Amino acid sequence: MDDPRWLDETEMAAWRGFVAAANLVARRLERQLKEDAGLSHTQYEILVQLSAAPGGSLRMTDLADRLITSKSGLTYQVTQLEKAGLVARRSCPSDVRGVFAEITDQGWATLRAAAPGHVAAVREALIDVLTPTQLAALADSLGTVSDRLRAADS
Amino acid sequence: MDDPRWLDETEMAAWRGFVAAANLVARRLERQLKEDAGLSHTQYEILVQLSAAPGGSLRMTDLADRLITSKSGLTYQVTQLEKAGLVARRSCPSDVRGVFAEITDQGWATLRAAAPGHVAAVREALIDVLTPTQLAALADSLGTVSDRLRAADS
DNA sequence: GGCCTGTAGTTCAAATTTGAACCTCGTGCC
DNA sequence: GGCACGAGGTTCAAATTTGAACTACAGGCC
Repeated sequence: MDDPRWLDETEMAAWRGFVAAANLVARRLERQLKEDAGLSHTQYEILVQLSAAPGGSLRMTDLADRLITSKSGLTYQVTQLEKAGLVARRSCPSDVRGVFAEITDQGWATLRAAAPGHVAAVREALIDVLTPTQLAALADSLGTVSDRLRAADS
Repeated sequence: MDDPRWLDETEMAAWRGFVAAANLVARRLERQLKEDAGLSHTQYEILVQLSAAPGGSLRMTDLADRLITSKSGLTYQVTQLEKAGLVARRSCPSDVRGVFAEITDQGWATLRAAAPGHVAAVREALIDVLTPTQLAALADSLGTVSDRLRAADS
């Protein structure tokens, strides 16, 4: 620690921009989803992941990996969604310990109703603010970053 | 809502990369700071902002704006830091309602001790993964995004 | 079979976050 | 002066998050 490589101006700008944008965008979407659909962003993401999975269901652990939350956090949110009737739990045939979360018809309906407003908010906050070139660069950069971090976690 | 403009492939990749990177980086830094310095990222940021401000102090509202948290959240964290002796509250001479948060000597010491490890973690998670060109583009893009969102909030 | 190690989910208490309600006090305006 | 309106912070209850146990089971190995 005797010789820390501090951030230069561009690096600092990138870092500050990243943190600020992450917080501001998260805040914005959280509010939009809560107001328009009564869902938190995490809950919305759970529905999205399930809707995209074969059979509309995923193992709890798979889901936790995709969502980047703790296992206990996922347990909590799935319970909430279950109470709301948007998701159901099924036990796994091949592994008694396993639990599948499955999106229900009502979950599909809620997701379909929420999606257009959510996409519009994502566009307004991030996508439509940038040029196609910038978007491609962003996808590439942040894809690399997240791939690395995911790999490092395993 | 009859005609939502869905995201194309690049846009979706940018969005997913953004969300994933934001969560993974936040998670990583949170853990690093907690383990190495006993601070949450929010608390660290409070110390950083105060250390950079003239007199080492800022009004609560100014601080909340820079940190992108709710006012009540800031009240809570400043109270925690005050208990730990890293920050002190002072009342504002010109406005009786106002409160200044001021970094203490111990706060400075804690910040100086935490900074090198934090910067190293930031480099490892984000900065050193990207090329200088990518960093410049990232700074530009996300700077625009956060400026817009900040403006929209006011 | 019996054991040992690891995995899947849940539970629990503690820490944090949030928004709304609530005082206290500045400011502009009549 | 006297008010209405709004800003600055805090408080409060409710919702959420987290990591550390903990339960129950799978798999490999002797």
